[in-house]
Amino acid sequence: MMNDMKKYNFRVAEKKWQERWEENGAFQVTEDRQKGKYYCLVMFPYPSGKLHMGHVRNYAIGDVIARFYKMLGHNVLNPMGWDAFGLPAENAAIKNRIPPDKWTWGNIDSMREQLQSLGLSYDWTREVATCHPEYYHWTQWLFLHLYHNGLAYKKKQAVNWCPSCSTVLANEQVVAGHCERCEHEVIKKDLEQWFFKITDYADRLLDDLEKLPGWPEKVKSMQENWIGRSQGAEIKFTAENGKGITVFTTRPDTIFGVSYMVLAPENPLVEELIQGKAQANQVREFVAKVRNQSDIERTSVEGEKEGIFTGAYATNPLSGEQVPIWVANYVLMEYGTGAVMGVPAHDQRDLEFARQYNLPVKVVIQPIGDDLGAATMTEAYSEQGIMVNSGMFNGLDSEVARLKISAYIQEQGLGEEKVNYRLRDWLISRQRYWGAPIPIIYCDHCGTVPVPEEELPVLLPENVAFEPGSESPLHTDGFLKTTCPQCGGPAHRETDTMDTFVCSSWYFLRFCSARDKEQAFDKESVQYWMSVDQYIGGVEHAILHLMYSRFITKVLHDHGLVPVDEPFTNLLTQGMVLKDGTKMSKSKGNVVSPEEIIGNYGADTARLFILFAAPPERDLEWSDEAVEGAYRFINRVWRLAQHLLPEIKEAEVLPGDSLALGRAEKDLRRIIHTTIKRVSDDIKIRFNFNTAVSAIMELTNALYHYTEGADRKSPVQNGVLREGVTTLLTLLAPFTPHLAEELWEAIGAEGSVHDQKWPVVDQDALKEDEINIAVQINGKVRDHIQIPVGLKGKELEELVLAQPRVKELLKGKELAKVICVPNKLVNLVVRVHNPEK
RNA sequence: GCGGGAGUGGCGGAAUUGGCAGACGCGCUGGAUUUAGGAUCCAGUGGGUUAUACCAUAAGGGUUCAAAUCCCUUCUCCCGCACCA
Repeated sequence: MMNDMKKYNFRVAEKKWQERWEENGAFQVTEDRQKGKYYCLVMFPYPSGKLHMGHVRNYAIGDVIARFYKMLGHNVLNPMGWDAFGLPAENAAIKNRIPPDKWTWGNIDSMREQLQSLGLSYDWTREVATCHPEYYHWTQWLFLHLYHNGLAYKKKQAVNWCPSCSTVLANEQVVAGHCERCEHEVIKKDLEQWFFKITDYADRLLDDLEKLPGWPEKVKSMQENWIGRSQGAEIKFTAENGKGITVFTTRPDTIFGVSYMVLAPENPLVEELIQGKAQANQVREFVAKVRNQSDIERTSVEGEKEGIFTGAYATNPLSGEQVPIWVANYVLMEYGTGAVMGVPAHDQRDLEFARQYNLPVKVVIQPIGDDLGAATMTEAYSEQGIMVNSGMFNGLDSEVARLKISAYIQEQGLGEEKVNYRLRDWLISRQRYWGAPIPIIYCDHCGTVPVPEEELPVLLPENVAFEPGSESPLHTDGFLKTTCPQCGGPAHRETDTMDTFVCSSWYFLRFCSARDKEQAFDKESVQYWMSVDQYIGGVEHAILHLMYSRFITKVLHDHGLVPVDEPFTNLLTQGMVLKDGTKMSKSKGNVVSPEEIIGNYGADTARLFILFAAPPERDLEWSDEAVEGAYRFINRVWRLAQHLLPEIKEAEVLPGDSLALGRAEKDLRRIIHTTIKRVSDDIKIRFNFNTAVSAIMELTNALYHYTEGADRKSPVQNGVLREGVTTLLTLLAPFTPHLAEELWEAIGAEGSVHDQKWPVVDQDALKEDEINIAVQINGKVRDHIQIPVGLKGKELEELVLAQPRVKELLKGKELAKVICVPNKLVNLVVRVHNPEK
């Protein structure tokens, strides 16, 4: 019947509609206050020059959401830009002798073209690139804003240095001791660097996670983990030379169990304590050895704790006991105070250390109904219990004792309650060229001077020379030498640039007024568009980008510049695209190129496959066969529409309730409207695009079945068919925009399918007179019967019991109970009739 | 170790509030059409049986008229953090 038709020419159609949408400015938006806004944002890409399947998935998901909300009548902002600074451009410059800016802009052009070939509904008039002076001007402004508010500072400390990238890295960019970008081992270097004071916001970044019910639990718990808040107390011990040694502990209730103290090897107190001690030189050797170890060596080997006795002792401020002071590799200088009290009975690490070096173990908390043996225990007891060996606190519950001891310490001036965080300040300077220059000037006379706002942007010099292994080209006189804005004397510029994560921590604000030349963002526009209603991206940014963006948003909010204090209301983290069970990568040779797929099957097929193959949060296994399946479906829809053209072109959709519809028409209308409901809910409530697509496929199948057999030519029948086809096309529009638009035109419908209102469910059409329910006996399905909808209680029970098959099965059995679930099933609970013996 | 998530046909995956397990698609089988192949359309497809029965949601136990779904025990896999005191 439909085998003599030509195929859908996706190449012609996709090109035609992409051009037409662009000509019409179909996706440009303004702040239309008459309409409700919807800000849909997909994490902007680094312009590597080549789109990969992960991008396709990312942007296809975003596009469905954007198009869907537009059809629902929202004013949708769906912008795109480029996270365009970064090291690859410099590496390419060295390798190919192309300046970083030229290389980057070339990549942007080719990637934009690839994105456009996917038919994405972006408002390209708002495109931004972080490497454009009109963008980094405002990144520099942001830096100054933080600087003037005391949130940007320069400090010398041991920082992460990647020898391969020749730059420092933030803690967040070091993964298990290796560079996040190039995987080279990271070493520690003492350097003076710029930091953003994100730790000031630690509590709010943590607490406000509760305000984000639209974020995945996983991401929230990762951030919680990363911030690592721990409540405890700082307690001052006194060394024999009179010096105080302050420790941080979360368990002040165990203080009577301290049997030794440990200092971090980097702790400056070590040198003071070993003065004149016999073991001084051995301790120095040990410290030198540990300091030479990389972080990985020092932390990776589990259980291998090493330490050395300093020869000095300290006094426990509560018990008055003298305990030995050790130095050990398991104590970190960067956390807490760089000193720890050793309580082996109640801390696993301390117990391991104590056993290794034969240090005493003293139990001060007994579990209820148990008796710990200090000499024999191999597992520290870190739970709560009853206080023992703890002087005036004996007999108390340890939780009560924790509070009492904290209060006591505070009263006596021995210490104070304290909260510590794992989170460190954000190190933002990079010793690289291709980034936003930090707008700071150093004057011999005036010191550190910020570049005045009116002198921004501090431009990157162009046409710079790149040599392998050389230092940043910003060290040349042309850039370096300047005059002091305060005294006019000779001065030099800061040569470090900013971490690219600074650029991406505010781009969602720039999109609100992307072409603004006067300011970073227009307050009114931000007021209208923010926050982002739906943010979409990979889970690899769970901590880095997402936490930095939250931080910057909170800072700007506090200063009255942004109305919201959280940037992203809802977050969707999409899974990876896999092939043969692993991530696609060049080295594994399992890369499928989007260009090739789009070339062979079209953008609609690529989009449909990727949305149908798995729910968005889960990893997706690439399948060439399933791509064929998506392609087949698209042609199946096209053939259906072509076949029905003569009937439906002139047909009119009649109002549903006024029709004298036949059985088949009623059934079809019910399917049409349940499909609308299913697709709407799947997109809106659950983001399950895979089940949305499957519902659309079922509707397509139903339309095929309806057209089968006898000719249907009456106006009523054609009206229902037209309703079916137009509904199918509008539901398809967010998923396969070109196909939907092409067929929309073909059936002679008005305007663009993308300007249509999302179809509304006709509740009457959903109604059924009769329904098929299951009859169970003892929970097993034994029969199906057709009953009038809504039948329940006694009537239903009688009807079921009258069924011949049911009668048969109940013979010789006693009916104990009947469970009726209206419109679902009836369960007959029976006992085998067993006469008394 | 701590935290998060997952385990369902040959495969990707459905099952929304405890109510007919396996929607939809891939693959496979059969039929129609075709000189033939491909494409297309229709039908079938968890295991088992001639057909019932029966067995099936990682494994085992429990609650319930009824469990993939709730509770307990165990196993496996993925992701994040990991000597943070």
